[in-house]
Amino acid sequence: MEAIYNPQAIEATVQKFWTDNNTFKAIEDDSKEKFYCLAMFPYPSGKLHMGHVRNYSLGDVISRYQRMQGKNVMQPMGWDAFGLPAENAAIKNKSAPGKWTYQNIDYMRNQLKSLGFGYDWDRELATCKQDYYRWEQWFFTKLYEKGLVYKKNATVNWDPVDQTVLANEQVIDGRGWRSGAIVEKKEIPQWFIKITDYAQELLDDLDQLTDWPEQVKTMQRNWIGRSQGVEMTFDVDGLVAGEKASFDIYTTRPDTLMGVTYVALAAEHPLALIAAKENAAQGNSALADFIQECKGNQTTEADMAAMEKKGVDTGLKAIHPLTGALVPVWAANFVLMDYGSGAVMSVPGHDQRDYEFATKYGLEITQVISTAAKSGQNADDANVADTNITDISKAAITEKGILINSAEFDGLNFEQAFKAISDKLQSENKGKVTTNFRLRDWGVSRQRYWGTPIPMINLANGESVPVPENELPVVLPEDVVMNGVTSPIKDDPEWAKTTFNGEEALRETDTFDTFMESSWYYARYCSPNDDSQMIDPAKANYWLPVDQYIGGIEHAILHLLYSRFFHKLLRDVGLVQCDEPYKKLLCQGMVLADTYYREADNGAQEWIAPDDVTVERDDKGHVISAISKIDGEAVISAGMSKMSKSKNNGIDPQEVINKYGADTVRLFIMFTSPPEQTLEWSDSGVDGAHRFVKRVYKIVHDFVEASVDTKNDDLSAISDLTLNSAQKKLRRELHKTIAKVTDDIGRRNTFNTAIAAIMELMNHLNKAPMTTAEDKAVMLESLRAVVLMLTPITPHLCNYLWTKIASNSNESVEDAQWPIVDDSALVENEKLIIVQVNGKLRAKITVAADASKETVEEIGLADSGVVKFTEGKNIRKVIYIPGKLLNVVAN
RNA sequence: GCGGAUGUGGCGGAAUUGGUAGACGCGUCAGCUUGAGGGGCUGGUGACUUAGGUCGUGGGGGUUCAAGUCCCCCCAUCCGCACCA
Repeated sequence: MEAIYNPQAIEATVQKFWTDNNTFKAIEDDSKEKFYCLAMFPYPSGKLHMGHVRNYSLGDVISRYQRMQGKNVMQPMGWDAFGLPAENAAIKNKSAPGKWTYQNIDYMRNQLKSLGFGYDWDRELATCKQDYYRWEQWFFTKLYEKGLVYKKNATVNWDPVDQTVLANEQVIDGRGWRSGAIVEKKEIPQWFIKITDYAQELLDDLDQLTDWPEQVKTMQRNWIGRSQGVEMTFDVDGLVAGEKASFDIYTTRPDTLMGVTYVALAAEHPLALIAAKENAAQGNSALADFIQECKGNQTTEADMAAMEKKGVDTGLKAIHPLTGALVPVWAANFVLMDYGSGAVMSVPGHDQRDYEFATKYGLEITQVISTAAKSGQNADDANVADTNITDISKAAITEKGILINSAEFDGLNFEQAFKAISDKLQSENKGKVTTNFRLRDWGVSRQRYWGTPIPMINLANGESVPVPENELPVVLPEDVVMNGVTSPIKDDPEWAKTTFNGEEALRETDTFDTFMESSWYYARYCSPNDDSQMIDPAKANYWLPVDQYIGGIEHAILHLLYSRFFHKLLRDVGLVQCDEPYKKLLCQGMVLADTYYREADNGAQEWIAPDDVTVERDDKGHVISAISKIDGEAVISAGMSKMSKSKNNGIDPQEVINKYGADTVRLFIMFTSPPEQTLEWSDSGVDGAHRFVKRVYKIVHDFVEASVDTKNDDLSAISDLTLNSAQKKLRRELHKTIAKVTDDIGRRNTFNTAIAAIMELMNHLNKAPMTTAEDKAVMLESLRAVVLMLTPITPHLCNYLWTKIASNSNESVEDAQWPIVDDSALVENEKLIIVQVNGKLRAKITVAADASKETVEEIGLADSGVVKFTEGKNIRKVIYIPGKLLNVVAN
């Protein structure tokens, strides 16, 4: 055995061993418990970043651990290969998106292999290949047949200069990223899948997901946003364009209906458009101008919330459904045509946004709810006669309370008023109680090239029909030239030409949202090469659900919700049986690194890569300054932030692997933070991880070189009778460590504390004597356990070391059994008791493990450190937590 | 704005069920070691201190024999918000 640890040599040899032996090939086997471990597949952006390394290290550690628990593990890998960056890269490099994508996949596959991840590469898939997306097209046509697909107009970002649709991320400060033109909203026909049909089930089934983080379930519940409310109709007074008109609104607060002082329509609402025309004909263009202005507003919810709330009176009056009073109808920029009915009732007394709007435009504010029962009981119980009118001169009262100024409804609380008012609306045929979801149907159309072609045909008569099954797949041409503006399949007049029932027709040239591909890849991995069906139900039902899914928290809502939805769709056509795709979920945190910058002459920040900076410290380790390695000049430290191109603080995993080996990188990543938290990159931390790996190598090396019989399977030297107390203590440390590491990895997923426990054990082992046969036997038992416990984390090193110390030289460490705790080694005959006086630590005493409360109390109270604080005081109470703590209360 | 998180030494973090705050690692200090490759080993290292102790887990209040942990209020930072993936 070489004296010096050489990770490059070991890792190459071990990786070849895995490949030659098909170590990670997964085959269905009913005799074994299956374990399907999946980490979210990467977008092939060029090379792996640290976030990938973290994600896949977590998955690999869990997979290898479960395998050592005797399970039949499947860990697949593939590529989320469609998407916008490929188009941008192709334009920049004058290449084609497909070519760029395949090159990236080849490079990144090698990187994954060099990190030693135990994937079954026979299951690799790429979503941009037609043998994958053909099934997505097929499935979409099935959904169409089931009535779960429909077409409607929806808003997109329109770049009027480039004449193209932009993604939200391509809109910067309201302008197109390439053209710089002010982006407009535009309505175009798009395909939708009815996820709202499954809203209730998606909500209810969250309760099944007991192994999901509570925060993710909460986010999904809020996103689905089920509410109980009332839908009602407002008639418009008089005639609009010569006809009677009305509009619907939905509210969760029908109790405030009597406080409606105006209503607000979306600027694009048909009634607003008509009113604008009529106003303009009378020489008033304010509304038309406003509608035009709103076209320039952003469509994202965050932008909507942040922007100034504006509106214009349409001149129309709506009839209050209960009082018959006329209320003004406004057009407002915060009401969106795409949400609900595009109209809302406004109660400025009890909604803060309405309040601000009414104050700004001088609209009436009426108070109809009182919460003034503060000095005593709950407002719900208050008698109206007792309530003071609460003050709405500064802000709306948004809490629920007792109705006032509401005629016959005065004095009712929220529930009573909800029922009374909705009953009345219903009896007059003006409204009804409904359940509403915030969740909207899934718009899957994208006006981009690098995606799955939507398998629909647009007929001359304006109808659309699915592409017949025998004509699938609709293949995306890959040999294309990007012009930077329009999708090649939209540019090419020939591509779309087809026939349907002998008539000329045009294919849909939009492509799917890439969330479509990532919604079912987990199921395709079960039969990735099946060319006769989307999913082989027998295989899928063996492997599914995914036992452990791992990915970034940024996917907590959209990807995970779409994917859960897709699974239910797959179930409902009989391809899978279970209700949910992912049994257990782990959301890992981001990877951060130091950032440094310098102010350029023009005031801009010039970001310096952390690799190019040296940090100076004082005697106590405080950071004093940072200087550039390149020119020796000072740079400004800007703390930690997510590794990104814009901050120039990315650390290339490949460089670190080349320098220290994959095992060190994996150990550092698993040790530095618990998985859900952010991970702060630190070069000296990597050094520390490397030192530990070397120490593990060295201790095994020294043991082997000491000519000990390392193949000895007879550990009979280890028994309570033959071991001295130091040896017993070391064995106790060993078996306590095994118990902790097993729990930390298997149950808690706190790999950092598992590694810390192994480090602690190593610190003991490095000091242990190695003279007697018993010393050596305890050492051999310990080293075997250390190697086994580190195998999931540093698999190359451990594979190699296991060949040196395993009792069975034919067994590779991947198939070795996880170490088992010897309970007899854990027995302690003494216990350390913490003694407190008034909750403060005053003494530590050691007592027999079976000592009674009286004995412990006697010893504790007699301790000089305790007496010092009890002298001259009365002992009021003594609390004893067996085997742990004694607290004396004295004053 | 709405929704979800996070906050503990110089730094990353630990404390799993309300019971010794700071495990483990980094950094740093001292000592030892001619020391083969981003060295090795041993020990110290929260702050203050009259050397008895006192204080200390973002800030303020509370519950308890006992609070990093539970409750209320506040502050700061981060993530998501439906066309980035």
